[in-house]
Amino acid sequence: MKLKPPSYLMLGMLRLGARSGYAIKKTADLSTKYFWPTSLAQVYPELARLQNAGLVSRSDDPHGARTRSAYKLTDAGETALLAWLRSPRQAPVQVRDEGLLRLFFADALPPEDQLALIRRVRESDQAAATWIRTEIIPLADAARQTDTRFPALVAELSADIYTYSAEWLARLEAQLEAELPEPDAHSRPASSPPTA
Amino acid sequence: MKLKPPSYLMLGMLRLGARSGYAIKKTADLSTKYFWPTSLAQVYPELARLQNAGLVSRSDDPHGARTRSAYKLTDAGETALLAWLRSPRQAPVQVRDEGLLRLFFADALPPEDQLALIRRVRESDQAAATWIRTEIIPLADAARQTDTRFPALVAELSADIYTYSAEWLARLEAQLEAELPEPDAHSRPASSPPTA
DNA sequence: GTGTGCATGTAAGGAGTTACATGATTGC
DNA sequence: GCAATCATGTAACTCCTTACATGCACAC
Repeated sequence: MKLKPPSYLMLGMLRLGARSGYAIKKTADLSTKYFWPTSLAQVYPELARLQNAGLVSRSDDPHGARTRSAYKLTDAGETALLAWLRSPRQAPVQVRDEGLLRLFFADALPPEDQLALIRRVRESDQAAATWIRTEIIPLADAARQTDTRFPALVAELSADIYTYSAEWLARLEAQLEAELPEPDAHSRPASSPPTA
Repeated sequence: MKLKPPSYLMLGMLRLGARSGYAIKKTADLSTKYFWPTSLAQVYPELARLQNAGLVSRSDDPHGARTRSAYKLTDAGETALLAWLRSPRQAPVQVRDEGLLRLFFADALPPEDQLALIRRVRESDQAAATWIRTEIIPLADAARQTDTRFPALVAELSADIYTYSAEWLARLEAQLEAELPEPDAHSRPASSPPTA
């Protein structure tokens, strides 16, 4: 059986303590989502495949009358995970960012609209950084007590990258604003402080 | 007809001067690939769809005995492109990065292997930055003479982000190296300078 | 008692890639 | 002459998402 990154995501999440498919998805949405998104419709069939390959074992773990399965790594699963972590092969990084795509074509816009677009992209970068810092990093930091620091490190790297990008765009914004002719009384009130 | 980001990629590339489907793909591989990858098998059907919707016009443009089509934006196509550039709606950014995924689970590895992994991720970030600076930015800079500066700006932003990420990882590497116990005579010759 | 969250799955469809198929042109 | 590039397209497939279907547990 051929294992792909989503397979290792399952294995890795189980190793970090997730037990059910639902828990894997929930944890992924609060951690790996920013560099490897996952949907529930991927999780369940993938766990079945891994069980079939002997990399995870499944046992009943009912919660009251509600059925639930508890998965855990087998020795073979742990071995496969470690082998992947050590493997140098890498699928090429893939990014799909509609904001950057718009920015790429922004020459078609008049200067004010260019500025508005840059501002929107910058704001969404800032929002992503803030979200990671408030929602994800606190959770990841809690795990640091158990010899598990890389989730927090990766989250910090991601947040710092978004912040860096936002700052870069803020500088660009300032440069383009400086190129604009003085705004007239119609588009901005004359009472605005000229240095604001 | 519903237009998605790939549709606007086509429209935008035509506006920047690409004429054939092949040229769009070639240009995209030297520019938008890093934030919106495209394959030829997407380009041709999409151009047909856009022609059908009246957003691009197609004309024969044979090169010797070899058939070739020249596409250009119609007025409706230009309008659609501008409307999209101004539109605030944004598909969520999507990233799939196997290196970061590995890093996320790196706690499972012994310290030396953690360092090796960080080093690999850092090196691939550096390679991406270098590639953009040597292969993409010079081309984009050439276009700056024709009132087309955003392609170069976006390429610079991308390269700077990769460089920032590589530097961040280099600092992490240094920190983890400082935690390692002194390497013994087996793993490093005793004649190595102790401060190296 | 009701809404939110927990929990597991399937079906259908969309988006995008690889591989295939074909052939002309150009630079070495 | 031969390889790389230009050029257009299709078919099959993979991967992933959305929507559907179902039902229990818990907190308010």
